[in-house]
Amino acid sequence: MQKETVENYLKTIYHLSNGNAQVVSNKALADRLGVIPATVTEAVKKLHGLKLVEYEKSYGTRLTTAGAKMALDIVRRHRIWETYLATELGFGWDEVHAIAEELEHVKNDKLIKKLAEKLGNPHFDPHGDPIPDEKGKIRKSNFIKLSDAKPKTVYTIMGVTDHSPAFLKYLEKHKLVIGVAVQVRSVEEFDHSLNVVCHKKRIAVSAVAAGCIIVAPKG
Amino acid sequence: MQKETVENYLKTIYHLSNGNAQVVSNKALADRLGVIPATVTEAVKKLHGLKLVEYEKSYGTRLTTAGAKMALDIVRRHRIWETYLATELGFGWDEVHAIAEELEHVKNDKLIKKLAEKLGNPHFDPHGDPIPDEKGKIRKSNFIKLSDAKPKTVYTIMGVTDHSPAFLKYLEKHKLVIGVAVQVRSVEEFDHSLNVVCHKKRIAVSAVAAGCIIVAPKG
DNA sequence: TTATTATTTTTGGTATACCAAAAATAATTT
DNA sequence: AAATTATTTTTGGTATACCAAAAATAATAA
Repeated sequence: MQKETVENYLKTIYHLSNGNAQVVSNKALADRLGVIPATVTEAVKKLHGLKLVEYEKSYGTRLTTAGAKMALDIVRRHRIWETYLATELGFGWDEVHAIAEELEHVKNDKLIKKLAEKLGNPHFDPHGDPIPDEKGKIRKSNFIKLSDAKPKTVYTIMGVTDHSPAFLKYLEKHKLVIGVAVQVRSVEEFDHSLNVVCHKKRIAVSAVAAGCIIVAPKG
Repeated sequence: MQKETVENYLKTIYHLSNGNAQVVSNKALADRLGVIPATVTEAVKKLHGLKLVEYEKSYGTRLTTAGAKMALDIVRRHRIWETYLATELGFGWDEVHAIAEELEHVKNDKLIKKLAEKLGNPHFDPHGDPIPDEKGKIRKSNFIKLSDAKPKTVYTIMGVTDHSPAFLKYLEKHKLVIGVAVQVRSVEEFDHSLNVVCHKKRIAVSAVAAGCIIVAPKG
């Protein structure tokens, strides 16, 4: 099996299994990888032969310890590159994913180590997703969407998931920028918009906008 | 034909043809690519179908304008990455080639442009090899090995092609470092060692050492 | 010019990663 | 439980990139 094929399967199994907690179906894998289920059946059998997944007929697939280790390494490479492209080369958050998708397949531990060092060995990428360390250890992210925030708790804005000029202008206007403290007062039952306190002023944030704002509990 | 296969063939044809001046043989390609000549026959036929090479049975292969353009772009990517790895990430000159061999296949013009800009759009890589610009234009290098230097002409040391500690120590001792002016006084017929003037002192440089020192005419 | 050697091409065959369609199995709904 | 629907697997088939061995061609030496 080709290195890149193996990597893409492992990575996808990892993502679909929510950090290797669940078994994933062939159908789900097929959809995500853009192939038909028959192709997945073949592939997971081979991965099983390589001892990278547990696999039993008509049941599903789960990463072995070895498989999970490889998957975590790929995720690390991907997210280090994303961070590097955004931070050091000035790419937009929306551009980095596609490029990292290719760069992640270049396996060279020293290269990733040097990139990570230059970035100060970050634990999270610009999207707020955790970056596994060299041993595959993940620091649990406490980043959530503002729309999922608990009322009363005070949060800090950590990022956004939409980068359209219109949205960024909207944020600017309300000073909803990175580092700002926000608190949800109440949720409108009707349209799920939020009453948010920010800079000691109350503002209304639509459900759509709140879904694009990433926050973490202040502390 | 797969993108990476195409790129490796074009790059190799480019290198073996000395900047697309000569026709290259299947045998030479096979040796360089680590495959048998039969495989090359197949491949060049396909490249011909893609109009990337001119090819006539039992004669040889040469890049078309389109093929040369692609080859130059690959060479550019390779050498920009080499320079970046050495300059920005602190890799040794001996390490960069292998990594660049993988990175060169990531095709993203904006990425290469940003890397090049960060490096000040260099025309030569750390080995002294020219970096084609975005249009594929190459600035002719006037770098030569010290062993090929004309007597009397004054040269500047631009780099080395050996990175062993022993050699670097030797250079250090004689202050034969980058930027230093050197002049060949004479060549020993017996062992081809050079009598070189450097820092106003005469020193003897063996043929082996002179072959590892890169110089350019001072000017 | 004829041998001899080297190179190139043809022919037949392998492994990979995919697909389409049919068959088998599992999960849902009625 | 039976029928329907969804998923998984099997079967047969494609294209790619390779190889080994034989045949054809070109180049070099005698």
